[in-house]
Amino acid sequence: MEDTPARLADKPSWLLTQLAVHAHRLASEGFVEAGARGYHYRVLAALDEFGVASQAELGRRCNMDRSDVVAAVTELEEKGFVERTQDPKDRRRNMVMVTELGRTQLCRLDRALDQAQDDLLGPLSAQERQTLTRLLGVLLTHHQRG
Amino acid sequence: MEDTPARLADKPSWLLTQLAVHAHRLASEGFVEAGARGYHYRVLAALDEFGVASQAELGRRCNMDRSDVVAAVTELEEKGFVERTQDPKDRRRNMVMVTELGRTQLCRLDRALDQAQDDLLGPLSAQERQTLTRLLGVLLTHHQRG
DNA sequence: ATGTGTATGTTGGTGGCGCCAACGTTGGCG
DNA sequence: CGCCAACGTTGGCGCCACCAACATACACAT
Repeated sequence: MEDTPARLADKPSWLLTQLAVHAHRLASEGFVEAGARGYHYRVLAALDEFGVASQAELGRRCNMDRSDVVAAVTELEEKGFVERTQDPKDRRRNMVMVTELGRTQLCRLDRALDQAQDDLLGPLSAQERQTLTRLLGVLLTHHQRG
Repeated sequence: MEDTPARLADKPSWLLTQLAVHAHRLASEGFVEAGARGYHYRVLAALDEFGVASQAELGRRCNMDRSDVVAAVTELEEKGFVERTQDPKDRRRNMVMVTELGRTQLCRLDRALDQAQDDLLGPLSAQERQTLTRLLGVLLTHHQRG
């Protein structure tokens, strides 16, 4: 493999985005086997943790655009992983609810994702993993406000 | 902002990919003002550092698919930032060369990118920045072989 | 020299993710 | 009542990563 330009190789944003590619690939490998993708996992995870939610709520929790939530929920609904019913209290909203089948799927995706984390952080010690996670967390929360 | 699911929030791959979104956004903001995008910067940086190169070489250096190199070089050529000539020693190859105008553009992009790094790492101390960069580097080089 | 395999450039297409504009419906509030 | 805001939905866009197929041209063994 030829050397990559130093201008890139030492820039945090380069390291970050390139490593994110690997992270996405590792996670995706497990997801595709289950016929899913990242958006599906996010929605299922949010529903499992917080219960019934409107699509707008899901979008805010999962950092997804409203329009993308529509597609994801529709796909999940077609596979029987969620149910979508109109909220009687507010006829603008849909109440999205995870099904038993959906929870099963979520477990499956969880296992794949845990495996991906291990693969991703392979060469790091437990200490280093914790440090990395902490630093990334600091930066992410910082950038989610400004 | 509603809470994001814990399943996501504490997963390194989530932190990584979400932060990469911010990194990409910060970099892009500067790039679009110059009428460029990431692929253009990569190619220009490689040409500036290693001189004339074939497109396949550029692809390997910059982690880009051959077909994407074609598009990027074509766009850079249209703007006068690179020149593409056939290699007389190997008529399969194109020799891609950065122009003076291209170097100017590269400098402009460099400034934008440096600004993006600062914005990205804002809340971190110099020490922490170095630690983060090191850990990311370890992981990236690890995943570029397996 | 001939054939086989491989590298290169090119075209065209796919998918995930993030994002935006517009529209109709519905609720909330002055 | 009228205005504004929120919601779901449709349709579209851009960037990035990736793949398959093809024609050309080189490299090498036989």
